Amino acid sequence: MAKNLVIVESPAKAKTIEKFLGKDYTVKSSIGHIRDMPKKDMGIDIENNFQPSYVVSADKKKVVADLRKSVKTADQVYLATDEDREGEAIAWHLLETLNLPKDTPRIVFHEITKGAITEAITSPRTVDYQVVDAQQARRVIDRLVGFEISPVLWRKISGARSAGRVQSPVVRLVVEREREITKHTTQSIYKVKAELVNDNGEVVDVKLSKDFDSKDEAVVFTTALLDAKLSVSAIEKKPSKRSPKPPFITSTLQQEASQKLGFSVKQTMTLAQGLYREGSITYMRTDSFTLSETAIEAAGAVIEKTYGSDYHQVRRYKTKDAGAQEAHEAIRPTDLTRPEIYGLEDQAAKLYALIYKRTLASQMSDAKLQRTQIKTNISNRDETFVANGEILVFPGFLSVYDYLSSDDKLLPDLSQGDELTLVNFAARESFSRAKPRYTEASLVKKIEEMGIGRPSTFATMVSTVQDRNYVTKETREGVERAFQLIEINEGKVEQSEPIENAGAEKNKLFPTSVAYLLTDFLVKHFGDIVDYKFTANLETDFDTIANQGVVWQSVVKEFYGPFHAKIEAADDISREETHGMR
DNA sequence: CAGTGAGCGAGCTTCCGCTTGACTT
Repeated sequence: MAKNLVIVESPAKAKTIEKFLGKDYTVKSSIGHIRDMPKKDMGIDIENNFQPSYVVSADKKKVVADLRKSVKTADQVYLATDEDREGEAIAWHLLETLNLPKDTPRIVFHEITKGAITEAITSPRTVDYQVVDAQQARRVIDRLVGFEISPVLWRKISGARSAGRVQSPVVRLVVEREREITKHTTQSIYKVKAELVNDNGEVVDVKLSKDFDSKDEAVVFTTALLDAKLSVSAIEKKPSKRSPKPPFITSTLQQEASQKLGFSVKQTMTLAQGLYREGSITYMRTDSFTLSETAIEAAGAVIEKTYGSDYHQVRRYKTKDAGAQEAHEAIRPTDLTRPEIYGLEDQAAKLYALIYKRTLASQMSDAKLQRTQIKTNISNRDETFVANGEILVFPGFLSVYDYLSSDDKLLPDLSQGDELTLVNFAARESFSRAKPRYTEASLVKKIEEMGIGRPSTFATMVSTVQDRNYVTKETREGVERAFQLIEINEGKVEQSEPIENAGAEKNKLFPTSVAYLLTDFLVKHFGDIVDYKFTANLETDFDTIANQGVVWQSVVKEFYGPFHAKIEAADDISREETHGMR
């Protein structure tokens, strides 16, 4: 019978670890957090030094009951929740709820490999109360912000139901982007492209070194070109290289799956969850670029065997993000000898293949390129025609990832002084574009850069702001727009005004009218909460709790004083005022 | 006389982060 009980967060993880540990160990999971403050009330005794009250969540009653049973029959319990702020807190909640002794061993590992787990068992520590306290400060502040501002909104802004440390800056981003787009005035310039040909009939695509501001200038140039002699004035060749990107983390997986496969953020996470559960990939909610050494070796072996050692380069990626907590590995296949999964739902198979390729590519050598630039002199003008070519000399990682053969722009072998003839010419009006609207994936990227939100919440966050009716995802058809076109046909300058479709949007995020009102209200009365640096500043405070033993209540108190004063002040604002704002 | 509608009052909403399925749109 098993004497040792190990408790982790994820059931899928529990299964894998149980295999590694053998018969003497039972591995159970908490399925995330087991306790929280009550759903309905504030659950914080503000007068009494912000004492939070915790209750076992309704959907975890069974889990806790089951764990209690297992604890009874075990000789030794190990708390093996993730090594990050939330994981430490879960370990503490387990300790309290299951009445475990304070010195219950706490073990941690950052990868699910046999080596990492057996190593962890031999070097236990105890629960780190400073880290737990940092989590409590985080939790209490989030509750205070959400539960004090939201009721103010119910009274002041019809349609506004909620505000929070994360969701409100997210809404603000979408609103501000839309305002920029509204303010944008399109300006037009004239871009010149041409096809030149040498004596052998080889064609070179060129563009002009300068754009024109007006149609008149473009016409003057085009007319001059009719009598011009074109000759190669300079050829410049230089080697360049491209390096692979690091393996996937949650946000980059969401990005690439959105761009390359057209998946929504939620869709990606659901598919990844399936792959994780069946053991095909590592954990999908992570902010770490790290690959385990066993994975690095396995990838290397596959690369050497399939492509040869020239294609292999061991790389270890480090995060630049100060807020990353790195409790897990990067997202990778668990078996690197398996490039594809057959008999699987189509979309999951595509996502797996993407993850496989990205992982393998991250351990491959640079692609080597030869860039060539050819400048062509125009006898009666100062501008020059420029042709850029790029030849793939050695594919390296591009053999498996990101390779588009159309990228290879081959230029004919020309020499300085070669005469060229114009065969095709177009100067077309092109319009300046406003910044693009966010997609779900680009919004996630943006908030991650700002250090707001965590990998486990990226997907729910983009759906929360839509559920609250602050943001809508829309596909809009463009409108017809005329543009000026100048061409050369049979030795004559010809002008026309064709129509193009402009401003079409697919699955882009738009703010609702409530979002404008809400954002303006929050910026005016709770500027620090919707400040994009709010979370980052809090993180520094949480670090002082975790690392320097600062009392968590002092951090909460310092925040709450000025914050609550603003709540009181906001209550005096008349509803008319909030409706006059726009 | 029956059906309509204005007006009033009561009850409800809410945060972020960690995990999965179950269960509706």
